[in-house]
Amino acid sequence: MPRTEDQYEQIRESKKKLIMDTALELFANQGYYPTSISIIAKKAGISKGLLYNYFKSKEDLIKEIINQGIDELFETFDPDRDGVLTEDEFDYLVHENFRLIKNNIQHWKLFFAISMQPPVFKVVKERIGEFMPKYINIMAKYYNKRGVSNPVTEALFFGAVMDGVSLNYVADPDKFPLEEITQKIIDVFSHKNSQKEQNEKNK
Amino acid sequence: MPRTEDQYEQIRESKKKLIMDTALELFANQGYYPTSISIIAKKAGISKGLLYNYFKSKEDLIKEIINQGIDELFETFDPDRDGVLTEDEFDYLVHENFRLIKNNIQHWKLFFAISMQPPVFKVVKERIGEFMPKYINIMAKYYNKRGVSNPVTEALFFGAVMDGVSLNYVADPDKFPLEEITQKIIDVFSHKNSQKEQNEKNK
Amino acid sequence: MPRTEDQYEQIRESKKKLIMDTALELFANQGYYPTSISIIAKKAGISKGLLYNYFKSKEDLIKEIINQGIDELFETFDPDRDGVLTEDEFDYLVHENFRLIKNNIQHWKLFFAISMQPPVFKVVKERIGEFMPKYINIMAKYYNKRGVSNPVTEALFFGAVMDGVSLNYVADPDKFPLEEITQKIIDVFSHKNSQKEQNEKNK
Amino acid sequence: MPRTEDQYEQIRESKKKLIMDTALELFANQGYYPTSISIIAKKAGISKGLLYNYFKSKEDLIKEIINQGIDELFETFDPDRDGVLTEDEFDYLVHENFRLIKNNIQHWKLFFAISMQPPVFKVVKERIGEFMPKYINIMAKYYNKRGVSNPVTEALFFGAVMDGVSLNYVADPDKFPLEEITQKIIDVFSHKNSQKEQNEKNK
DNA sequence: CATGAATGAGGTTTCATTCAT
DNA sequence: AATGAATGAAACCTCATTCAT
Repeated sequence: MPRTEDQYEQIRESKKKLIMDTALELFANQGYYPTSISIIAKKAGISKGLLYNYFKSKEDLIKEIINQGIDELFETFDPDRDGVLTEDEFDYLVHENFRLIKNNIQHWKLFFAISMQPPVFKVVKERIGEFMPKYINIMAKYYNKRGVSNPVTEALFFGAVMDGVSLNYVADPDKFPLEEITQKIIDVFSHKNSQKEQNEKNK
Repeated sequence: MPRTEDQYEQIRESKKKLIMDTALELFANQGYYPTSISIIAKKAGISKGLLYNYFKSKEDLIKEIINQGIDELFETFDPDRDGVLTEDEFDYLVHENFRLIKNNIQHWKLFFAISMQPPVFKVVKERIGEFMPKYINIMAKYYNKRGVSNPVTEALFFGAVMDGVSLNYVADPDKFPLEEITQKIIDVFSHKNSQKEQNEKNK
Repeated sequence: MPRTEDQYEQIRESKKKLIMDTALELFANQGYYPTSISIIAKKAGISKGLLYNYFKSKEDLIKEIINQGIDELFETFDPDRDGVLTEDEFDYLVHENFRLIKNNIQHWKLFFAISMQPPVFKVVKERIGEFMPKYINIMAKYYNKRGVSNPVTEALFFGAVMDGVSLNYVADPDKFPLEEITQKIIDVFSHKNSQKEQNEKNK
Repeated sequence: MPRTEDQYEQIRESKKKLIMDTALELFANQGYYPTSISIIAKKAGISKGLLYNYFKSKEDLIKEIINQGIDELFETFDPDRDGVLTEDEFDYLVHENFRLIKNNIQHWKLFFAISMQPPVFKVVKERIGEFMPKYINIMAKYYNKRGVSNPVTEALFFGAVMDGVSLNYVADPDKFPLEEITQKIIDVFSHKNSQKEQNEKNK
């Protein structure tokens, strides 16, 4: 008697996760190209052939890993999905972003290490391309409300700063003062005072 | 009539540059691993054998390219080498940094793409390790003078922001408003007003 | 209520036919080697494992398919199995051979496409080897009776012509004038006149 | 000092021939798919890598071999290229065709074995498509002159017979009486008598 | 200094077949 | 009878590097 469909599904699910986790760790430590399918299979305790039962190519494997990471990252943004960012949500966004990275430094270190390599970068760029319009729309609205000149530019600036800080933290977590810099980012980029002035003018 | 030794040296030098420039362009566009020595040699119009006359391995070639880039970058900092950064020099530093990247986008694309990769990472980390103490010293002194609390943190923040902005610009040069953001960086990180207040208090 | 053994047998039989028909179509369109067991199973709507329940290997599968085709073809020859070929039977043989092909061009096109590939050819050659003595015996007797010199050679010639015409028809059925050429074959190879002369001499 | 271009050209020429000859022999005996690049390289006494220096894929290799064979075959037809086939030239054509096949049985074994197979079929069909109009034109003219009814049909018939005989000879060269059948073909298809009758009627 | 034919180790991928369920 | 996950051998192919010339 064959297994039930549910059993097969479960096997596939867990084995796929095993392969992706193993590959992520190796890709991050050694890089994408220097990590061979053989090594991944060996470390995951499976045969090379089986890996191709789950991913149709090495590139497909890295793409799935990357997309998974990007999905997680994007979810921190606009958590209640109402298209409007409040000041509290801005604070949350910044803190949550770094909390995510801090809680799984190894994961993000690895993620940063590979996301700029050619076969991966293409995927990353595509996904970011999808995400950007929504991001810019919400952020620009936020800055516009607070009287910031060039709100789109400010949104892009803020995004770049988040990238740079994440990158530096991940590159050397022990020496980088993430908490203090988180606060500095909020001071500089939340524009809370601007909003107050704006409100008072409206009275 | 045989060439003088000087002429030979000159030929060697220019051929080496040709190889490095060709390789840089290919590495930047296709990545390090996907670019073969064959392709580099063909594009440079020389034989594979000759390339090995100038670089002892593919890894050696990329290391020289990376080091060249790092040298250039570090030179923008503290140009008169007096250990003190003036506000004009701060402005120059920011502008010059981005001018450099803008003038040679490919180099920096490559740099970002591979700087976290195993064969290159060691070199990059070493070079940055050399540079950091001097950088932190000068920047902290600069912020200290202008009454910034946590001047070291501010220096690290500034560094991270420069990284993030450079990265975002290089990733999509056409859509990233580098000029405006350069100005925003100077507004936020030069702390010119603080200095004025400082000076007046000193009177 | 359990099925009777007969019903089981019937199910087995029809499933086997399903597999063979599916495989034949795929083998013919894509070739033997490029067609994987996986694809055959998927197209037949069964599992790979089940296929091995019916055929002990891929080679076994193709051999059964080929043998089936050969059986059908050989049956056109000497239909009343009396070991003697009359002129009417000769006509029937030629017409029936082409009718068979014409009625199922796809099938024969596919069949021709694979029968010359090494793993298949071995089987074909074997079967033809079995068939040839009987064929030669009957044909040679036929030509001998009609006073043809070298009756064995004539039999081989006739066989080769049937092959060539079948092949050409199947390769491009729309442009090949099968009816007219069938008539030409009978004109050339039935040696009816010879027989008449022979008969008249016998009087 | 490097070799001269001529020397390189010569090396390439002879090595390419070596590879093609070796591959042809193996392909013909074992089939295309069952013959591995490794085996070809080993038999040719070179490395696998070098083979890919001359042919960009296994498919490229077989295509070049096939095209070479087709070129050779087509050259036997209408040797003086005056567009008219004399009876002597007809005799020559038949004899030369079989002489060619006899002298290089392996090539033709391979040719028949794979010409209907996916990777090769497209090439073969294209090449035959180029050749057919010219062939039909000349042959039909030949038969027309000799008063054969349906000269185009006769031309196609003759072509099919040549195919069938070639195929049967190649399939089992030891047992197939090629010489005698060659004579029979000429007897049946040259229509020499018809011409005579034709000429006499013209008087 | 300069060439490119040649190597060989190692990469990715495929697939017939097995087997626990 | 039926499933499809799992295997492993072997296929095709790439490419940094060497070396005779």
